[in-house]
Amino acid sequence: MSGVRAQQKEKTRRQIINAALKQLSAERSFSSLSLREVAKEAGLAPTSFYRHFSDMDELGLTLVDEAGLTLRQLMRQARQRIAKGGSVIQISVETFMELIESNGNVFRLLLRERSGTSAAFRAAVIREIRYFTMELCDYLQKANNLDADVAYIHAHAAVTIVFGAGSDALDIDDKEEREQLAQQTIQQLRFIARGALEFSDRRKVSKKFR
Amino acid sequence: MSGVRAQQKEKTRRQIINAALKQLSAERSFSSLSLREVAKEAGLAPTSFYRHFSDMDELGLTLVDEAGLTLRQLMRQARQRIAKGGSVIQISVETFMELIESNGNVFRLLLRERSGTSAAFRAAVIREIRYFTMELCDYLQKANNLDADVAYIHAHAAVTIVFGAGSDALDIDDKEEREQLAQQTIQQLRFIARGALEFSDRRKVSKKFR
DNA sequence: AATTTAAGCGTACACGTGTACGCTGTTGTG
DNA sequence: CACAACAGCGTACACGTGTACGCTTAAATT
Repeated sequence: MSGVRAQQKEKTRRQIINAALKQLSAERSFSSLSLREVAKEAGLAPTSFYRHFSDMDELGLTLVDEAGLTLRQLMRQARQRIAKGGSVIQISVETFMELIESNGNVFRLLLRERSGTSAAFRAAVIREIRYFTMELCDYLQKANNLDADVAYIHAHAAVTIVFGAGSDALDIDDKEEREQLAQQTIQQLRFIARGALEFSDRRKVSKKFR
Repeated sequence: MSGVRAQQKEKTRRQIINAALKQLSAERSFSSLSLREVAKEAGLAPTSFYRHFSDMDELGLTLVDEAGLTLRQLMRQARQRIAKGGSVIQISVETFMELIESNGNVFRLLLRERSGTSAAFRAAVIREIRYFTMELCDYLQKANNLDADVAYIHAHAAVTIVFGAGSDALDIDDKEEREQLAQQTIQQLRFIARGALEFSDRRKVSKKFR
């Protein structure tokens, strides 16, 4: 049970995954990939693909999971930076923009499959984004002392804005424009934070006088 | 030049467009449509398709244009309702949600092609959304007396939130849940409006004392 | 009335697709 | 050591695809 066999299997499994990721681009979506293409890129005979995934769908779901993992790693990274001091919003946006730049195709996968044709894919992406939102929600609730529901609405809005900005960023090559987009996004997040805080405070006052 | 000929041509052109729209659904994206399928649905021989569009791409761009038109009609409709009184935000969200319910597939087309694999499609969708944003920007600037750039950032954020909510709404069947989403969206737009107003005011004060 | 234009059809072709099937060689197990 | 398990390969098949080509038929033009 040393696993020389299982080890090999895991290795070519990763080759398949990497082959798929490699073929993703602005011009190539996952759904446009064929089993044969992926197998070829992985250096496999088409039929050998089935030894690892029963379907392209199964591979796709695996990719979405990986993408979600990348997203969570990003968040941890952002939290570390924030702990060292600095504006929470600014650091978060910067970190996110770096993800777009370094892992654009992974982010593209999430964006595309969120509105894709497979219900399973959509559900998987939505789940990943929900994790993302919930963690932010917790943070906001503790940091800003917000009502639970205000915090959730705030978090949801912030995530929507950031993902929207990410989507825009994918179509921008110019570095200056990207920076401008980042600044705009930061400002939008500040609007939301400000608005949420005010609504939350107002509600507390009305509670006080109840 | 009476146009019996041109009239017929226009008619079957519409048949093609309608055939394509009819095949769009949650499970079927435009890019997954084949020329042959569309032609069949339109009651045409595959090769006759070429008499009207050189490409599936050309048909796709036409559809995006149509979708943009639908969007603009929606805005006019919303403005009419607003003129009759009521909360601007609430009426806008309600109107938008009605679009999702009645024209879900058209909206899906826009959402999908915005992050699709064709640069031309992406550009077309982004252009339509820009129109949408700009009109809102004008409105906000006049109605709330905002700075030009604050108004733009506000408008952009609002559109992002509304489109994001539309995207979420597409995956919700339950009417109650949909209503809840609408309320949440309204609240998010209020956060943004409140935040923008405050930032704008603050800036005016600093101008005053300059 | 004669001629040109053009929408629509049917046939035909080459190509890429998913996958069923049986085989080979290596690893793990009794 | 014998045997089972199994990753990987090659062949083969049916199917759907885009589109080139030539034809028909009805409208438009001359």
